[in-house]
Amino acid sequence: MLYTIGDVSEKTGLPAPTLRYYDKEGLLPFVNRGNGGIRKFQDTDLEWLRMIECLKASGLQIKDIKRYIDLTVQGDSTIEERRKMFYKQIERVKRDMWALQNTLDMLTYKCWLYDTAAALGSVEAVKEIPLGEMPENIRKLKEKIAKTHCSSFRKCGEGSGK
Amino acid sequence: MLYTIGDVSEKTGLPAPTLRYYDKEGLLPFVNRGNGGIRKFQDTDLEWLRMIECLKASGLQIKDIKRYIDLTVQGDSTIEERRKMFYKQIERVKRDMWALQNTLDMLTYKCWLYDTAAALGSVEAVKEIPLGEMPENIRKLKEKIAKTHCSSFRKCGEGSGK
DNA sequence: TCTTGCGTTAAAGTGAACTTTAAAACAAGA
DNA sequence: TCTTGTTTTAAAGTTCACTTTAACGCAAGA
Repeated sequence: MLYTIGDVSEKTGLPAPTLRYYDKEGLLPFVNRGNGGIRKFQDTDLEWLRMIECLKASGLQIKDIKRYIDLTVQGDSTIEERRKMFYKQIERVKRDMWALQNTLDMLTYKCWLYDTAAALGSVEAVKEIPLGEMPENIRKLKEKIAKTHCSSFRKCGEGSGK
Repeated sequence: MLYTIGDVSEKTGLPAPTLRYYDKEGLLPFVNRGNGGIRKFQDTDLEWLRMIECLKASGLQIKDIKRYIDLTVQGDSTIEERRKMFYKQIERVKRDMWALQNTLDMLTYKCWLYDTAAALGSVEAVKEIPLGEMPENIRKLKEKIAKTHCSSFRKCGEGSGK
């Protein structure tokens, strides 16, 4: 089964110019061309695109993804480097998830705050509520947020470099 | 306790020019100035910066964060809009975490694949292993990844706009 | 008093990942 | 064959969030 760039765009949700951009950056060396120079995508190419999206979601830049593609093209001699790359990305994604969980804690607390402020008519009134009168889950959330405090700056879950 | 921009930079890990940039973009309307025009940060300002970092981590752009700051400055009449904003961000962060979990699944599978390829000496050899001979957790992972397949394109956990 | 090291600003530059434009070639149906 | 819609390319433009530069001012210690 062969697909044009328009088909692939529709299937993946990626704009056709983005697919061409990926190709230009060397991310799609396996995509064949018809005799008029028109790209002919296969189902395996869609798999590659899924992998590319996954690596992007894990925080890799285009040039890092190209590096992976290049390694793959080189074959079995690069297994070890690719293996290391995936282990590294796992660590990064775990850090990102931890950071997102902290963010979620903060947002959840704020939702309670604004729910209560909406009910009381003022934000100040909420800030005057003693810890003892807050719902227990909110109190625990506050404590957790306070603990994370120190580590929340000094970017623990960031960094786009290698 | 008052801090210079250098102190705050050190405490937060944010470069001083970044703090000035935030200020210029209207994210720090509450920071006072000394008579030489020098910024005097307070502990409450550090709290604001934490909140800004949190909102950034939740996927808001600078201009959206400014909107939140502006609403806060306007006072209690904007409680409802702020409340809605936080609920919306919670939904977004949950989607992002779900997407990261899928990414993690894929990376975990790939780690197994390259571990095994390293042991066998070739990637092809791994691809020939029948499902029945894979470790159960890997088999389950593969199934989960296959299910996610369809939804993995058509960006379920992205979009930076409103 | 002079130097050093902070602070200030406006403005220009950067890097990443697209996105848009323009001009031309192709492919399929009437 | 002609038309219409899709494809091709190179190149320029866009957006975001900084980052760097340049020129200048204040304040404390030698």
